[in-house]
Amino acid sequence: MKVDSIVDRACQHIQEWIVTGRFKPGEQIKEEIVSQRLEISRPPVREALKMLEATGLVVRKPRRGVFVPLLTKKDVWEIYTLKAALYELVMELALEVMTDGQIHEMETLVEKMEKLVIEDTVDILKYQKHHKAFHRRLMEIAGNNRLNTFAANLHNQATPFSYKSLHQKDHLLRSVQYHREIIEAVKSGNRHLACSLMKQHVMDALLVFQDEQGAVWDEGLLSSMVMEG
Amino acid sequence: MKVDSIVDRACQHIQEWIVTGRFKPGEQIKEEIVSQRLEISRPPVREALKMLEATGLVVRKPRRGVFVPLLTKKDVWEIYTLKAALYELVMELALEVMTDGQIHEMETLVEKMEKLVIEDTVDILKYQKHHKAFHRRLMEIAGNNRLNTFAANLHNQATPFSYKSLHQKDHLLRSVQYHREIIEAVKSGNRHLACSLMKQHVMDALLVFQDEQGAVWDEGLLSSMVMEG
DNA sequence: TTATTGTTTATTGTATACAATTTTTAACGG
DNA sequence: CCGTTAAAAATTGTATACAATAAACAATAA
Repeated sequence: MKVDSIVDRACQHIQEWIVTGRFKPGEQIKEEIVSQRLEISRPPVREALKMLEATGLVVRKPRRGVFVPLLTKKDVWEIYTLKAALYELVMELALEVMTDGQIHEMETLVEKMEKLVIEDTVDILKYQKHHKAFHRRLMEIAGNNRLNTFAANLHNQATPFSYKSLHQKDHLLRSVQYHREIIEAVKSGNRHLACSLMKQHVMDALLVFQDEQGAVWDEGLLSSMVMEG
Repeated sequence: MKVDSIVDRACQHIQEWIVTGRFKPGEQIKEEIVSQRLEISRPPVREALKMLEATGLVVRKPRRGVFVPLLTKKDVWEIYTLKAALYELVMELALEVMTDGQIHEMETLVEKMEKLVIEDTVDILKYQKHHKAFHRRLMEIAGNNRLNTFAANLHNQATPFSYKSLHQKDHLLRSVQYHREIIEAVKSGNRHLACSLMKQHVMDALLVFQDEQGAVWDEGLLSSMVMEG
């Protein structure tokens, strides 16, 4: 998304507010509020919301307004199933053009992740930084822009929900192990395994999510965020 | 896309005009023109175009207007690569929940396709009808709405270009053969083969497209539609 | 004759204003 | 005291109006 026009900037701001939780799932996003915050008029806000509506990051109830979606279990399943298939494709495409230098570059990222995780208190922000870099780099190598855009969309749709539950130590340990196994598979030329591991890595997040529903659910954290399908 | 508001109807109309070639690749879509044709004012047209922009069906040049994209070879590759992976996923998901009744239902569609193709002059519209029904039914069975929406997007993006080239007899013959092989693989429980065939079926369209570039290109039909990457 | 610059025109980008609908609240009746 | 209805407030949906920018064309000078 370009950063040029007022509409595009509004888009980015709203998107950030949703992903970071300033607008919470289920909450209404009133045009007036946004236009006041951004000190612009309503039309560009409307257009920005229309774009986000088209990508699925917000939903519109006719004559009611736009809302941050309340994802059902089925929604979460849809998102992660799709994301897994997409990331598998990224791996597949990347493997066809990857150079040894790029493989080494990515292993370095994995090593950074590993170093962070063995410490007592994991710096989640740093971990996330390297983790993101790993997948972004792979996307770049795969070289399919539409794939990249759509995967980012899906990621944003799920983020307000996975934000907390995905950053617990045991999940981080499994995450880093997946990336180690993936890079080993890549190095040994086992493409099929690498793709399969990548798919599992994404689906792992879904499992964590579903496992934690029972616990987090009752704590009232996600109870207002995820509804029964 | 719902058919409720003026914006949604504008969206559908513009989309149809692009897919059917009333707005040709490279052509500018002027807000004034659309609003006149639809007898509505400009704002809803703008919002509709913003939605189509978000889905990638039109591109916006800042301060210039919106245009039907001129796809490069790389664009076409991106679209079909993604579409193939998505359709493979559809097959995979559908196979997990498909009933014998549904399998029979789909084989009936394939038989209808077969009957049409053996005739001298193929009724392309009828063929397309059954072909669409086949894939739409599979999508329904797979049960992933986001997957469905996105696949439809990709289909629309490529349609203005594949419209002509994909409806030649030899391609139709290969198409119907693919569907026969797919349904046979499904019936025999060979899931992996079914998925693989589905993927190949989609990529086949890309091959046809690339093959025909040389020919159709010089006829000036697509010369203004597809640019060098 | 051609290139460059200035003016005009067309189109998008933004803001303001109004209409329609829905929700909420208050009042009235049971 | 609760339910129902009506009126008011708030919010979205649509239209009109104006500003800014870029493209096209014409005019002038080299």
